[in-house]
Amino acid sequence: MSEVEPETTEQRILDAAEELFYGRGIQSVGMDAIRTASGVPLKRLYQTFPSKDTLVEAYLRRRDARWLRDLAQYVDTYDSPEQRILAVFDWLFLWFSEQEFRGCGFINSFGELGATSQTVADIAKAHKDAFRRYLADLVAVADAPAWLTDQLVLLAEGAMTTAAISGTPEPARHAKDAARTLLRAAHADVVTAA
Amino acid sequence: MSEVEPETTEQRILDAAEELFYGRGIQSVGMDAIRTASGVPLKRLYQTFPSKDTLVEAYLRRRDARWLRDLAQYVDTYDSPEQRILAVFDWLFLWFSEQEFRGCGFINSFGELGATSQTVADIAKAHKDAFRRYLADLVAVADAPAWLTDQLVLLAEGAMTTAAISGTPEPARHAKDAARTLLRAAHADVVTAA
DNA sequence: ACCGTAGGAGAACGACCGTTTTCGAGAATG
DNA sequence: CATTCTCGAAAACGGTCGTTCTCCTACGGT
Repeated sequence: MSEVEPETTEQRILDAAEELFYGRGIQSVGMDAIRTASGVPLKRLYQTFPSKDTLVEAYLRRRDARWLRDLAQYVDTYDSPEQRILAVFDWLFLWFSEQEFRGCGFINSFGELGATSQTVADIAKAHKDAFRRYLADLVAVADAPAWLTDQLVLLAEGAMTTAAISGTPEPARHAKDAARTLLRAAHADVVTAA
Repeated sequence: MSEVEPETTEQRILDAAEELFYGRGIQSVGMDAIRTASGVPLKRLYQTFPSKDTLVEAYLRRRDARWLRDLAQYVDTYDSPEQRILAVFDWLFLWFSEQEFRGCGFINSFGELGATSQTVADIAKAHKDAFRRYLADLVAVADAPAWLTDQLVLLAEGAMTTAAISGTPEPARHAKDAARTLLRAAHADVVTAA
């Protein structure tokens, strides 16, 4: 009845793996560290994920889904199309401000393993494509020209890496300022073309 | 007299190390691979660089200096302050178009080792700071407000990671377009304030 | 109470990595 | 020619990693 541990074994493994992989990098984390952090014995660990590669893949896929879901949830608290676009950068600021923030897990994984593992490279690419599609929707709803999407992507990606390396969340503010300017220019462009 | 190999041993090691570290990631490359690629025996290799860590540090420092020197050289072929700013993104396009382009070596190294090695983290931060200072100079000469610098940094960094993961140099064009818009807005801002 | 089985803790194994050492071939010196 | 020294090729060493295996405990069914 009263489940003290509401998590399933798979979740406990993934939680530990995510914290370690994201926090220290994938190659720096051994299966033994995941075993210790999760409390799941090595035998069960390999019954659940038959290899480290599959565990890495599961870590990336789960993080991908949750990241985009959290972003969309935050954006959904705003109504106006323009505010929804700018809210993306507010959410980035909150993310960058987290204690454990260490940059984008997909950029990091790609830099570390993209040349070695086609799977990791594909997942990173798919994640960035999904993010771009999400921004494209926001841009379309705001009646802004499609090229604004590519520019907003650059601001967001640049903010992630700059915030990670510099260690401050400020890049999110600068990105938001730039996004506001570009959004205004995009609207002016539409008006001019009409 | 007629030196068939004009390079010194240290240069041959660094050339091999750079190609391998940048192309495959640092942890994925063993000292034996560097020995094979450089043709320098392991003994001499360790006489020149007493540990892998020092070799990694030398790789990053040399790449840092050369990267900024090459960028400045390209920018110096332009005269007008505005064109010099935009030339940064033209140079990025050329860089992204290289066959061996695998993203920014410092972002990659930071993602892979930034949490483990303070030295790597510091070098990456110093590299990005130097890049920011260079842009700040270009911005100052163009009589644009200082906040434009931060926005241009984001565009450049975002273009690097997006180009790396997507595999096309196009993000450089989008960044240049956005930079043009932001530059115009910045000038308008200065005029308004005056 | 007994046996069979599942499951956990950790040893074991083979591969690899960073680093050091050995060894032998050749050049330099008397 | 004998001796010493240099230096490159590769073996060796200690450690770690991903993965498997062994053993032991504890429990369920009869």
